[in-house]
Amino acid sequence: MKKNLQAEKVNKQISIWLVEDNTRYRKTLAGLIDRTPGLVCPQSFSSCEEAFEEVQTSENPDVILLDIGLPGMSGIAGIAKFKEFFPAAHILILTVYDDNDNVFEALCAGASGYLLKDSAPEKIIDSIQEVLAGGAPMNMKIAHKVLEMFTHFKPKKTDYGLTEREKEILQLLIAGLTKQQIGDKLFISFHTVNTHLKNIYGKLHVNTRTGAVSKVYKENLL
Amino acid sequence: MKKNLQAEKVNKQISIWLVEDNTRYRKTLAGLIDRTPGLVCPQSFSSCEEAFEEVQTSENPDVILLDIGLPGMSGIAGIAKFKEFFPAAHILILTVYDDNDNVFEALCAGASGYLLKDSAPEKIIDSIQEVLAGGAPMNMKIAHKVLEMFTHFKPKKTDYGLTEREKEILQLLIAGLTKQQIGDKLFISFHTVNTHLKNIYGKLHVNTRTGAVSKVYKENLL
DNA sequence: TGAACAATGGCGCAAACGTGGTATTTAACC
DNA sequence: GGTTAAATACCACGTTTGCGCCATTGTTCA
Repeated sequence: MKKNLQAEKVNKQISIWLVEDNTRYRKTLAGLIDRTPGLVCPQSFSSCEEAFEEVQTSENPDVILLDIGLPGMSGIAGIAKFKEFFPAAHILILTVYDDNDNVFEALCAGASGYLLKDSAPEKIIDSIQEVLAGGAPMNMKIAHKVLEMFTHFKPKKTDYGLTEREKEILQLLIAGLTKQQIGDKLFISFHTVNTHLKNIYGKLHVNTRTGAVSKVYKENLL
Repeated sequence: MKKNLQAEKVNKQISIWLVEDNTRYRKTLAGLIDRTPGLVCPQSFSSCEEAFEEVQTSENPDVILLDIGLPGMSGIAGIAKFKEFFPAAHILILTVYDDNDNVFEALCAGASGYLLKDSAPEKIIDSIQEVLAGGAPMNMKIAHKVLEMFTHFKPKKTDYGLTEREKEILQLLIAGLTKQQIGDKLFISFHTVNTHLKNIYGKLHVNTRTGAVSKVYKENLL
């Protein structure tokens, strides 16, 4: 039973969809894919909308090569839609855009890789194999940008000298509880919470609960 | 002038530091690096602390290969320190840990790449070349994890049907202003702000300013 | 033309908040 | 043994908030 399944997988051709508005480039790529053993490109489209019309009548693709600069719906917006139709499919972005916004949005939307059109065609085939093997193929420059994005997430985590108890209270504050509710939850009096809150405000240099909550999120304390 | 600079770069050996507590592995790697044309490993250490003692007396390294599971200071904490001493150096993590927390922390701290110790030694040499070329070498599995992290950043941006004016007021609320202050800033009455706030609470299903602010950050609205 | 919605303005009141104090107990650190 | 910091608790006062209920104006769209 398990053996059969494996055999089936091995024998089955990997199905790849192409969404790319440049006809020449699309045809070249499609040809290249079809000429690669194990890969097949049964469908290719010049826009997302065109592709969506075929989702019911066609076999599910294993990989979708998706451009960003498309007529009509952008590739970025297309990612989410394709994910709805084919949750198991790997979506590889293939575009000329390498700006931070496009990269960030595409990856947040669930792209499994990000290639640039200046890549050699063989590199694209390699990337398809890589994503099928559980990887995340990226152009070298893109990978660098991606790592750089991480450094912006944790600026420095300023230490305001909050005690453990204060952090605990801050968390309940963020949850939207009133002082009385916080006191009840921690089995301490309303007055104690009041005092802690005063100290917290002092340490964070704010004077409202709203200001404190904002500061926690903006400088991701806690 | 420019030509000289290029020539200088080409002629200069790329200097690599090794921080790795397993002596056998460290020596193997150092040997491999020294045997690679253009690369040289003048220093290798078994802990971050040991390396920090040499920062004044040695030439700046171009690349630092850094383990995470070290005696004393962890490699994660070491990244920031090395970055202080050598802002231009590329730090490559080389470890057995592939859990999300370590990967995330390392990248936030400014690592330029993340390799696993099960990689073939030649792959490590390749990675050094890649990072010098402006890339971000990553193990295939790690790259996949990294992209997956992005999908968690933007859950879906639920639309609560906030109007533009409401968003504007929400922003000032987040800034920590009181209703009166918001009214003054927008040249509208306190009562109007009151009404808007009521509507916002209704749409966001909260009933305190703190709850609203938290919701905005948690589901990154606005 | 009429419905729906956004933005504006208003009143009253109980509840919650921010801030100024003071004070005790306990644990930690020279 | 004295100092310091953290956690606990209380009070009083003025400010701010949340929420009920209502009304007007302008725009958009069927």
